[in-house]
This record gives sequence, C-alpha cells and structure tokens, in this order.
Amino acid sequence: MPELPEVETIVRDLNSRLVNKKIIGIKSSDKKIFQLTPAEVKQVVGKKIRAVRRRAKMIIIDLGGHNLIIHLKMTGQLVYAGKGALIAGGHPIAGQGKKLPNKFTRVIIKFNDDSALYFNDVRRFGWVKSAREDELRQLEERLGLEPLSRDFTLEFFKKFLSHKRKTTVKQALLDQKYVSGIGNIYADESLFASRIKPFRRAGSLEPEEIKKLWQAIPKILRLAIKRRGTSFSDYVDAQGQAGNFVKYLKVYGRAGEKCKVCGLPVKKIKLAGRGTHWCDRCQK
DNA sequence: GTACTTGTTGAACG
DNA sequence: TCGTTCAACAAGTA
Repeated sequence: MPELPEVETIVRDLNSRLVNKKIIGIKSSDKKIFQLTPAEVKQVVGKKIRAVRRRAKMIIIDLGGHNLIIHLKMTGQLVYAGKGALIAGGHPIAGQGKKLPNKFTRVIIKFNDDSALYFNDVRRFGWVKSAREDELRQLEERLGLEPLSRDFTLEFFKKFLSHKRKTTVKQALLDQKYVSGIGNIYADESLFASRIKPFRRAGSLEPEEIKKLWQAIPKILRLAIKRRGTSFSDYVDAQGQAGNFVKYLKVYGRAGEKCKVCGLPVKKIKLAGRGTHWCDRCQK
C-alpha cells in the first residue's frame, strides 16, 4: 500500500523524468477513477509538465496554472515507460509482469516523446482529477499539516493531541485533519519507536512520551523515504532499485513473530477498524 | 465460500 | 459546534 514515503519516492522519480515533457493525450475508460470532464481534458492536453510534487498522499503534476492530481489510495500503481526506462511505484500487482497496459490499467497519459505514464489500480479506490490553481489551493487548505514540514513543531503536536485527549493515540495519528500523511504502517512503527502502546488515550501521554512520538514520526518517515518505501512493485528502475523498508519494519505485519528488540511475540488487534501491531513488553 | 486487507470521507451520534 | 465512532467503498489474495 502506498503511503507517504512511497508516494514521495514515486514523486521524486517522476519529477526527474517528466519535467518539460508535453502531454499529447489522456485515455481512460473508467469514469470512477478518471474524473476529468471533456473540457478539462482539453485544457490538459498540449500542456508541458513543470514539476511533480506531493501533498499528503496526493501526487500533483503541475502544468502551470493547471494541475493533474493523482491519489493511489490502497492499490494504485504508477508506471512510467520510456526509452530504456521503466520505473514504477505503488502497490505491486501479482501476475501481470511488465505487460503494459494490463487489465488493471485505468488511465494512460501519453507524452510527446513516445513515453507514457500508466495508472494501474486493482481495486479502483484511487482517482485522477484536475484542478486549477485556486481549486488546488482550496483542496490543500482542508488538509492537515505535513509531518515533514517545519511547521510540524512540538508545540503544534502537543496542541493537536490535546484536541484528541479521549481518543486512542493511534486513531489520533491517523486523523488526516490535523496531520496528513501518516498511514497505518507508519502509525504502528512510530508508536513502537516511541515505546507507546497504540490503544493508550492521547490524554494519558506524559510530556516526554509526546516528545518521543513527535520525534519518531518524521524520523521513521525519512528513513522509509531513504529506503524508497515499504511496498514497491516488482518493477525496478534503470539502476535496479526497489523499495526495501519492509526489512526495517519492527512491528507492522509481524504479528506472532518475535519482537526485534525483546523477543516477545508481536501482538495484533483491530483498532479503529485497522490492524494494529505492538510489542507488549517494549511499549508502555 | 469466507475472512481479511486499508485511505478517506461523510453520516450519525451524544 | 465539537468530539467521536463507524460504515462504506472495492476486489484480489490467502
């Protein structure tokens, strides 16, 4: 599942490849995923890509005054196929190999040099839309703070937790209205790193625990970005790189396996409808 | 056949 | 109004 570090990785790869390319066509047969009106398609075709950036888990393709916005949700995958380059990121799709397009391809964006960007999504949770500059600004205003930005201060984090005193700390971390971009994997990992049990009430955290958690979140996200994300597909780029943060996960997806620190089996329950992993000995 | 998986939103509740 | 909980979406994989 693409989370913030995966999206960041994709964005960096795409930014290095797509800048200055001109969009010559967009195709899709899936109206749920592809949300551009015919008029918007006309506005986008012929435009040159200025930059590719990330906001929360959205991928924003800046066309200068106009933007294409892509959200991969759980199972989305982006593959760029150009001359001698095949780069991809997001959810791996089993059995489809490197065939493009495949049966899960929902949107194809073609560029002036014969290369193309494929949006594949097994479960059709993701979407592609377009927004003018002012529409994008509106969209961004509704989102919480970026956990990797300078604004994510200890003061802000304390205030945020004080709003959520009665909620479990894990649920608080997943609430996108305050901090955007922390997903299930990184919520569990941040709580392990700061030695806090996920089902503690946010209001019960000691000041040092709040500080530890505040430090752990960007630290883990940055490390995951360095490792090119947790979930990368079997596609690799020209350098043969693939995401390998999965090796560094301490609790997520390791239910019943030994805690890497103390050896006790990692526990798992369902909290806020999400699989939640923790070590009963290491986390207080 | 069935349980399981999750990002995001919006509805419903007190 | 605010905080909080929870269902819904979707469909492949185990």
